[in-house]
Amino acid sequence: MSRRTGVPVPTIKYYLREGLLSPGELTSPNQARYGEAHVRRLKLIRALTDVGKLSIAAVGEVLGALDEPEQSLHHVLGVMQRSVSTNAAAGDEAAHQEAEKFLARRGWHYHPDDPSVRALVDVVVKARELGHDRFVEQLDAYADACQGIAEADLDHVLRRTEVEDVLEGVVVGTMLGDAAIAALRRLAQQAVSARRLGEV
Amino acid sequence: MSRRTGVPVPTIKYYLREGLLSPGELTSPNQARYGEAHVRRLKLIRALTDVGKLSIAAVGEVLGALDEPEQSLHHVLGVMQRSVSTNAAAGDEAAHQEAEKFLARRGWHYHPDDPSVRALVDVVVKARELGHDRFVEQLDAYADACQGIAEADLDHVLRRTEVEDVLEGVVVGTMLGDAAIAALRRLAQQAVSARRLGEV
DNA sequence: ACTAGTGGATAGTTACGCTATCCATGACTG
DNA sequence: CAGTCATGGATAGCGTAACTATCCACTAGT
Repeated sequence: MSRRTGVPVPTIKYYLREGLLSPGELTSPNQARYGEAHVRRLKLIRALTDVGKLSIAAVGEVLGALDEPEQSLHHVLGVMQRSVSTNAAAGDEAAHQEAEKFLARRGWHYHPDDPSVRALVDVVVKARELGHDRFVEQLDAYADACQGIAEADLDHVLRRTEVEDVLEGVVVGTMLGDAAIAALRRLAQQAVSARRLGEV
Repeated sequence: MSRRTGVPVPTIKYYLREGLLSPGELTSPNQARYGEAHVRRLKLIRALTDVGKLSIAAVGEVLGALDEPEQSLHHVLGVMQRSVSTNAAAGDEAAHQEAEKFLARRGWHYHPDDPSVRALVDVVVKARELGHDRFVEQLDAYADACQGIAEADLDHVLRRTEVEDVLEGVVVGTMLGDAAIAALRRLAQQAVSARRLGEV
């Protein structure tokens, strides 16, 4: 398995210890068999840590959600959100309300404890702290763009038919999507600024 | 300064040692004066580490770019991109070409060593490794959305008039923007899935 | 038969981001 | 103006996270 994925053997052992990988079936006391599923899972772990920068513990939670019997899209998404976001500062009531007003205006239903809502509020708070009050004016444009992204995401997810695939697709799509969007944003910035300013 | 920002004194000393903060002007051998600029800088450091998850070393590079005399937007952006992205795996020639073909089709000029290009290629490589080949079909939708985001970003940046503000605005906008977009994406996903599937 | 490799357990390592302690000195408090 | 407290500066220490190394008994392949 190490040879097939490039992950060092001691690292695989470590993941086994941490419960990220289930032990293979023992054919004898010191010999186990690992199949395609294990290899796939191992690659997923590396993707989550490398691209998504999730901690080992966070990866464990996400994988745990994937393996739970009551496989609900909602549940897996929730765990993902919690894993990705850093639970952050309270404070700045004004920014808080500003963020909620924004969500209400959009008509996006929200639960104040939703990790994504909290993440958004944190960003607004930080922006104000930094004296970049006008940053929030960007949010409408960002939200418009994210609407389009979300439509594409849903299209993508719903194309899959098997439940397991859907859930893994959500996890992979969330992580890789965030990374891809960040990269594309910078490339688009370069393209737009080149067009507008004639810069290189 | 510690009292005004909530950052513990030893931490501030640590940042001073690491060169993230310039020493205040000494009024006497053991008494220094720190002004508004220092406080602002300190808040920026915390924002970059907390929201942007940059390492202390990466923050140092970004701040260094901000402070350089030849203040070019391009330069600061480049440093930001390098700081944000993890320099990652080579390999998978097919994915590499697929990503470049994508960029060419978009008409976005690119330099293969651009960190953002490399980040994008990495994502495509990872997607293929994970067996999610259809993930790349999403990229067009993402790129469309990012076009809109980039237009808004440029509008925002160009509204500022003073050079220093522009550069700090770019840094802040990049970090906070990425975080905001990720959060909005999840909220949009919830809204879209609620509309389409009637889920909660 | 024998070398290389395995599962399992335990201990050690490295990097990072702080924290703690010490010192001599200066600033505010009564 | 004595006494407490905080400061700049330097050095050393701590806690966590993610591995990595070593050991052991054993076994698969040659």
